[in-house]
Amino acid sequence: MTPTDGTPTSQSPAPTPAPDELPTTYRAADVESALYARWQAAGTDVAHAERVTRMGGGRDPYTIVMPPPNVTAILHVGHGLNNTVQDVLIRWRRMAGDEALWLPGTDHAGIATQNVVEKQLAAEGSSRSALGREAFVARTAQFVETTGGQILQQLKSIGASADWSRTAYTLTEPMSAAVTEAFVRLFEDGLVYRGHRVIHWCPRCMTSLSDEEAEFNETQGAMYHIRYRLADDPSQSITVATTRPETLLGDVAVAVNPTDERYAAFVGRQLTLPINGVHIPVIADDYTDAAFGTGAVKITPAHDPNDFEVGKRHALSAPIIMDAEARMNGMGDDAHRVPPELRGVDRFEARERIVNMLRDQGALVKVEAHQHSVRHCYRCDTVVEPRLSDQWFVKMAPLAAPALAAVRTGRIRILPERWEAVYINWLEGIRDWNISRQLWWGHRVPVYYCDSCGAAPKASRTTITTCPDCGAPARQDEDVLDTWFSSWLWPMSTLGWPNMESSDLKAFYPGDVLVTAPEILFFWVSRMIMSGCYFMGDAPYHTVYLHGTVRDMQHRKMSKSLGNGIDPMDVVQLYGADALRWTMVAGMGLGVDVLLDPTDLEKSFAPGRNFLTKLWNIGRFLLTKVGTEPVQPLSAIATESLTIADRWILDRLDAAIGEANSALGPVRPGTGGCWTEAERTAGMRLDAYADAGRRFVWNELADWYLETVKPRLAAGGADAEVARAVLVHCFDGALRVLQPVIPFITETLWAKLPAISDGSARGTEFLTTSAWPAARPARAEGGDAFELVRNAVLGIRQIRNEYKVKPGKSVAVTLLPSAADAAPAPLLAETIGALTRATVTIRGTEGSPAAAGGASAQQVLTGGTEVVIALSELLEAESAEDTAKECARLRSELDQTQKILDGVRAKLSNESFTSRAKPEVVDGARAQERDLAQKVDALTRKIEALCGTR
RNA sequence: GGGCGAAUAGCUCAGCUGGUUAGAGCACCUGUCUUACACACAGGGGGUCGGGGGUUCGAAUCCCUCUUCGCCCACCA
Repeated sequence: MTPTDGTPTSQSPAPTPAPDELPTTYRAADVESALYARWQAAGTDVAHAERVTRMGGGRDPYTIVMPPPNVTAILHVGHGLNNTVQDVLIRWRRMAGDEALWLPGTDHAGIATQNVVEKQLAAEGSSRSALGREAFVARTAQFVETTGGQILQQLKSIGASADWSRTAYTLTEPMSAAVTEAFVRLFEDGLVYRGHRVIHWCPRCMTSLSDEEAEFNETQGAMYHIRYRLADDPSQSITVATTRPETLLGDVAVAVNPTDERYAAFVGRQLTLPINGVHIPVIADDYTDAAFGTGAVKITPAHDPNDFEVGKRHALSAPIIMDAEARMNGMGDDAHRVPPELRGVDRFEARERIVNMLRDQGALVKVEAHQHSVRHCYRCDTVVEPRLSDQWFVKMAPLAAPALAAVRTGRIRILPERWEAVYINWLEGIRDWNISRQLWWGHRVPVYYCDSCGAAPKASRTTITTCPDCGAPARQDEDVLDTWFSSWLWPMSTLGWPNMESSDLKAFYPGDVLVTAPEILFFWVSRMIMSGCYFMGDAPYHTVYLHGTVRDMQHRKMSKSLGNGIDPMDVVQLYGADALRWTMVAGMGLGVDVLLDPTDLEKSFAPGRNFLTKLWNIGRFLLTKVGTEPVQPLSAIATESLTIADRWILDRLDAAIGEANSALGPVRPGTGGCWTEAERTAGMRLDAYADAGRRFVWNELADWYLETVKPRLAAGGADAEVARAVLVHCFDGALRVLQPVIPFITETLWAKLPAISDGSARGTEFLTTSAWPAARPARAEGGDAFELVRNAVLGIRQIRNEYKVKPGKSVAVTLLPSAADAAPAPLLAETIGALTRATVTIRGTEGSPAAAGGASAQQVLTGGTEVVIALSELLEAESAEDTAKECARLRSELDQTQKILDGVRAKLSNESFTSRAKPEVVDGARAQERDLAQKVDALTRKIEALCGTR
């Protein structure tokens, strides 16, 4: 954690605020945990299956299953981002009237957890083998029991509104039953099989890995060229090239391309392996690329997947020359292949020694630098060793087909869209999935063997202790299943599958959105889709939302080892959960990385903290000015009594609601259950949604409406009542829109809003369970006139600033509106004046600039309205210098304006443009021409007045 | 080696099917403690939209090409 100097929010001891008195800055710590507890007590986050339409209820279901974090994990910002996105969606839909279920849980994380416990044991001078299987599993379960699930508590402190009553864990009884059911069913369907082949083996974790778990790393290695001499004529030889010379002890052949004339004479003859002297044949196989390396490949079937295939084609043996810990060791009949001095030597040590031995024997032709990809264990980063063994595999092609179709037909969309291509590409070339692991922590493979009668292995839903064929004791498979084999069932198993009568399953499957990071698209996302299609006959969700990664300022992924992480709990403590949530959501484009500076939390989370303080102060102002007396419902206020400002802000609120809705987008695909092309990429712009709320509350409500309403409230009377009603309505709407991102502060402020006088109240006790706002059915016309006020105020401020008029000084302003219908002039003038410390006179269009009298500063606003202020008002003592400067400025402005005008006129006189461009574009250009012409005119007159004609 | 994506203000990014003077946040500069907020308010500067070519009346937007980054996949020993 980075100390930040003087952060009042967290460091000053909170003085207990008098009741009804709000401190000037929002103190998250004062409200968040207590409020969360109140939500929990009220059960605001619990979903009810019977309320869902699929169960005869009245609400659409909206389901998100949480990507289960590792049970022993500690919350990091990545989790924070992931869960905040889900929480925003869930809270939005909950307010919108859906039966929203966010299903949380944790994953037993086979390898990861086992590694942690093994490390503990090592520190105690023990090991898993010393402990034995049963004790080790008990110990690990104990470890999970005491330290696990912490992360779920942490999620609560960032405001996650998951349904904790349904919290799941992959190693519980029901989840295990689901795993067994899935395995057995696939087994019965012929989609699970036992395979004897070369797989990725982690010699540190002592288990096999799937293709996805063995990650590529570009590594600078070496290519060793080694000479193998002919057995019957040592003067002749073939040179092979390899990156792993130690494997030569297991070579059974050298392969050359059948068309390679260089080696044609060698095919069929025997070579002598250096070091162990074993004789191996030269074979011809298409696998060898004559153009690569030396054009001759050593074949080591037991230690290379390709070589294994070549070996099978040529009926060659597959001697194993390394043990499970990747030490050199020959097995059984092949023991002689590893010379005594190399036995038990680690593979990398052996590599060096063998290279030296080859050099001594003159068999090492050359060593060249070679950059290549080496696979590493995704859990411990150890270099993976290809190893021949028996493993359980899932046949993937039949599962992949419906999963491909789901995306192709639009049943599922993946956002950002570009990942769809990646998904399709992977599924099209999918390979079988190795699901067995030589670990102890996980779901045991539900397959049983009989050693006495030799019956075929049986997969069983229930434990088999005696062989059904001969009655001898049966033996269960020692291996456990890949962690991801339980994860891929998660969207179903957490809802009660395989019990098809489970009300949760019926009500909430299929779900809606999966929110996760692109890294686990293959590990998890696509497999869930496959299992959903296979076991449930339908995909588990319609939208896959892949968010970016949280990175530091050098764009490095935050990681423990780099020490560049941010602890979300620190942020919560300093600025509150809302600030954390806001900063992440507002700073996050679709699929775009979030950049945060771990060395400066103050700077990183300023956007969130600043916005919260602003919102808090808007609330303070509003609540103190409006008071606690009930306000009239908006519906009770006659349209005529609404001022232009009222009409305008009500329009703006409706617009903000509309923008939030379209940013969040279509909730689910329309009829037919498939996304249309237009819908497919729409919505899920959480940053745009947050921005719509921020803009309304800050740039419209606070910056403009609040300022205009001050005098009205002070004046009291009927108009003040109108203002109060509008104010409360708008703030209420803003809080509703913002609740999903910043639930704590909005709930706190909302609770303090005055009641509605007709007793209609606001529906619920909590904002979080209140209704998502809707635009008014009918708007009151005339709010647009407020744009004149805004433009005039901006114009006056600009002029005042240019002339450096002291903020306290008031000036006389003449306004010449372009449109004759310019609404109630006196009221507008008063409003403008109040906002700019000016005495404003509004003249009709007949008023001429000359009428403003003498030399003046003028500004033409959008729409053609002119703001005129006499120079005598602006210049304390008008100096020749000032005048000259102003003249120069005006002339250059005139030039520029004229240039733009010429351009627009040229465009307008071009028939191709007027006939082909869209009508509204042409109209826009015409309006622009009018405005520009007026501006040129005004500038010309101004220059005449101030600088004299030239 | 294959595939995909990106290049717009100092930084992070918006700019929809080509059409007003290319926007936002942060950063920067100037002024202001204006009785909700200095975690604020007001004003301002800053971009030949990666280079080159093409299509078009018109290109940040479409096409080609080059350059530079990033991501995913891949059994080249």
